[in-house]
Amino acid sequence: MNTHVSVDCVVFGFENNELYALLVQRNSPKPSRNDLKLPGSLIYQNEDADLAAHRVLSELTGIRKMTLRQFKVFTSPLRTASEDDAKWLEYAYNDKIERLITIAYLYLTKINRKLNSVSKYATVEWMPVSQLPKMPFDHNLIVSDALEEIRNWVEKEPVLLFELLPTKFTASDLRHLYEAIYGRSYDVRNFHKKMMKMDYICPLEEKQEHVSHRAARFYKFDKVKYNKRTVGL
Amino acid sequence: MNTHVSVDCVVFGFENNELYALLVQRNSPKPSRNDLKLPGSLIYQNEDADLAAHRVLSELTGIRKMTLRQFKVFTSPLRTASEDDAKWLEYAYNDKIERLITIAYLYLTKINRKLNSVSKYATVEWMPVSQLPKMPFDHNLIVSDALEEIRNWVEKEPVLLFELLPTKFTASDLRHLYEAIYGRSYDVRNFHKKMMKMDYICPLEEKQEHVSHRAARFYKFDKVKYNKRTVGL
DNA sequence: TCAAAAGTGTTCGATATACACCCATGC
DNA sequence: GCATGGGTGTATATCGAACACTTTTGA
Repeated sequence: MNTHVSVDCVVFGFENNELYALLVQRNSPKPSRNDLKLPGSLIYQNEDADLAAHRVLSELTGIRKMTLRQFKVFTSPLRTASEDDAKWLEYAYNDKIERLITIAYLYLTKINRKLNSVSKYATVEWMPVSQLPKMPFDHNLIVSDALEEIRNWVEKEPVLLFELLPTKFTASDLRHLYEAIYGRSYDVRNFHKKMMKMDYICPLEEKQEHVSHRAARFYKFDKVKYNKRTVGL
Repeated sequence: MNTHVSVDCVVFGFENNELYALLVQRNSPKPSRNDLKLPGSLIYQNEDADLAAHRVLSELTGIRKMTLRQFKVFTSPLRTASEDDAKWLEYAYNDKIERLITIAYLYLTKINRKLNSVSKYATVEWMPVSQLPKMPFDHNLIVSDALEEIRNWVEKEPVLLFELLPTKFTASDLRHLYEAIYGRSYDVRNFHKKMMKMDYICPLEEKQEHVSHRAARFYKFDKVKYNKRTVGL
């Protein structure tokens, strides 16, 4: 059997109190706005899946060192059943692909980090996860599963939250990020207390400017203090 | 490239206050005790990985309905690099397998449930996870990762703990199970309180007999009460 | 002076931890 | 009667949840 293995990467960013996913437009004989999908690639002969996912994202973003998480494999024989998708596979890989399983990866990054200017894709864009288009294969399902996985991941490694926020952020930025990830709201006062217990979040003197309300204090994430914290076990 | 995809199943049981893994002996031209490995199989053409894992375990145990968890994919190009392993693959599948990636599954079951009398394996045996032999491919690594995964799984679905215990069990059985899974010890009194808060654990009138110390009470797991419990969110 | 968001403390219940002694049984 | 493991309660610290008003700023 002619089985192929790919990686697909769900990249989340955070802006306007909302999570965004990074989508690319697949090249195709007749490109259309309906061709947005997750960035991905077949795995090369001598690389493992982690490396393939790194390669895909390095090409896209220029970033070399990044923390990725493999979170699920999608193996349904029907996932390439749609005629459009089968045709596109044949076009893109110039090969008859009977069966394609994919290993899904999760990556969190600042949304305004600049992306590589050249890439193999016609378009690269951030879309709010609440308004994703219908995507090829099972990519919509992959994003849903990623949204569940993100909670497991940040619970183990809260540093990841700060990959999503700008270097300087306010308490309400962080709170809204928690709210987006956990799909619930947090009481402002209780959230402040919770935040103050994370002593790797350092208040700055700097505050917002030109806002039409009381200016919020900025905070920064202190990696050194974070690494020194004793992980509760 | 000729990539093959398999599933490998880590089956844990619990006995003598210790976790055991179910290993099979691979058939080979010259069988030896060193051929113990995880039960597994290539994925068939029209099945997805979940189904393949079910198939492997049904053949082995006769069980039809079971809860499995896909937990990680192993894709290193070097995982089949050992000469022995490469030879065995060729022998077992009668085909040249250049590259083999495997999807690992986790399953928890009672250790004394009787297994299918016929299977494709010469030997099927439970081994304490603390004394596993060196296994082919990366199967030792897969078991280690499974031991981490088990905690994530039972935290979401504590019912799984009772898949590992006999129908009637004592408080200290359950405590030792927690200790084996979490690799720490629990204070006896505090553990009792914790256990009493799980109201789906029901005390029975029955007690141990013929033990040379005070007889322990038996408890049973009540599935109905378990399903009724409101999951804290 | 108004609108809009920032910032701040106390109380309560639930949960986890620490800790020591008597009980039942078989030998 | 003694060795072995079973069974039990209290006190303390920590954590999360509920809850309302004042402050700052630009428009």
